[in-house]
Amino acid sequence: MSAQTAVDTRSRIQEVALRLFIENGYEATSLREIAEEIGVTKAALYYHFKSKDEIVTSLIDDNESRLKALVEWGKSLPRTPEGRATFVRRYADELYVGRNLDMMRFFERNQTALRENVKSERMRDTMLSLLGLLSDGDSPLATKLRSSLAIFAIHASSFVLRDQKITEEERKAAALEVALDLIKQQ
Amino acid sequence: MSAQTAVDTRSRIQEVALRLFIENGYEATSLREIAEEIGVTKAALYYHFKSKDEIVTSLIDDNESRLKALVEWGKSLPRTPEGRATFVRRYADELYVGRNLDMMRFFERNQTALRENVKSERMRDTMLSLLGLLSDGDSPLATKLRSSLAIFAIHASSFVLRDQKITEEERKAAALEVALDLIKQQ
DNA sequence: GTCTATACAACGATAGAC
DNA sequence: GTCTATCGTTGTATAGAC
Repeated sequence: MSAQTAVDTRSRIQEVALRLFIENGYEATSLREIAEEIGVTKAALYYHFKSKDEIVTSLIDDNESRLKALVEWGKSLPRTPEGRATFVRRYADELYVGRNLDMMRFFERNQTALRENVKSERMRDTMLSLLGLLSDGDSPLATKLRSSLAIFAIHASSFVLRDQKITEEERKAAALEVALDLIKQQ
Repeated sequence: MSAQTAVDTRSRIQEVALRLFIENGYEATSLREIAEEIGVTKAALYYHFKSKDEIVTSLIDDNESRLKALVEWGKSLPRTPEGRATFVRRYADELYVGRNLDMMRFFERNQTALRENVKSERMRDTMLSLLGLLSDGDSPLATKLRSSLAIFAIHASSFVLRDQKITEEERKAAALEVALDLIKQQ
């Protein structure tokens, strides 16, 4: 085995850190834990990231442009039930690409811990503008709530339906059905 | 001003701790912070609770019996759309009594951090059986997902609709409308 | 019932060798 | 690029006075 390249180790740190942040929470995950799992020392992490916070920031950076692009694309769609359905479908598809689903889980489970992280706040704003695309400003409150629940249905399906003996495809289909249905009711 | 009684201080610790756990997260909240806000020293907390974990446990204990009673009552209701609507209505009402809403927020935001807490796990199981009341075991996946979203709609309404200029009553009404609608679709 | 003082471990982070 | 060694700080928790 030859030594790992910098890009490999950097990516492994992100990967392991993200998983541990989801499993145990950001605060409860120490740099020692991350380092040990990778097989390096704590100090080695500091060659790749200048702080624990910067590991998070780097993860967000990798996802931010994608999410922003998705929102921009969403803005170009007609603000009709059909346009919104198109958006929700693509959102659900993209969620299963790369680290996207993990990033969403990370955010949902560490919102409070990341309150002080500037990038995290920006990502939260992006998500809010994404939710804003799914209903009109003058829609009834119930409609606004329903459209936000559509996105949450997609995120939460793996948690809520986790004890069921079903395939990923079935779960995804059910989530999309519920989400599209919530969007339709405006 | 006379000195506070034990029951007063104990209750104040719970109150302040719960608020800080919600605002900043369980791990990020130190006993020093809690103590300072109350106006005592860290050591004083240890007279009332034997560990940080026990503060959480005590909070859960105070809520557990109520939640279990709610589930028991729910089991006595007919497993029909009407029975479920009755349950959801009472759930929404009870949420605004005492510390119930805060406890739910606390749970949602600290699920991972509390993974090792036995009482917390029991409470999670109770919530899952509560969700189970709202759909039949052989219902389609989409139906199961929708019924869980009904409860979540009630919890999340204050977050999702938080930037709107509305009264608590309006928000509650919208949440209940969406929740009942989700329950109805089975 | 609350205090001061402190034990002890773990944390994030850095310096400097290799 | 990773190491050993260590710094300063903060964390939970305890002992013992009042």
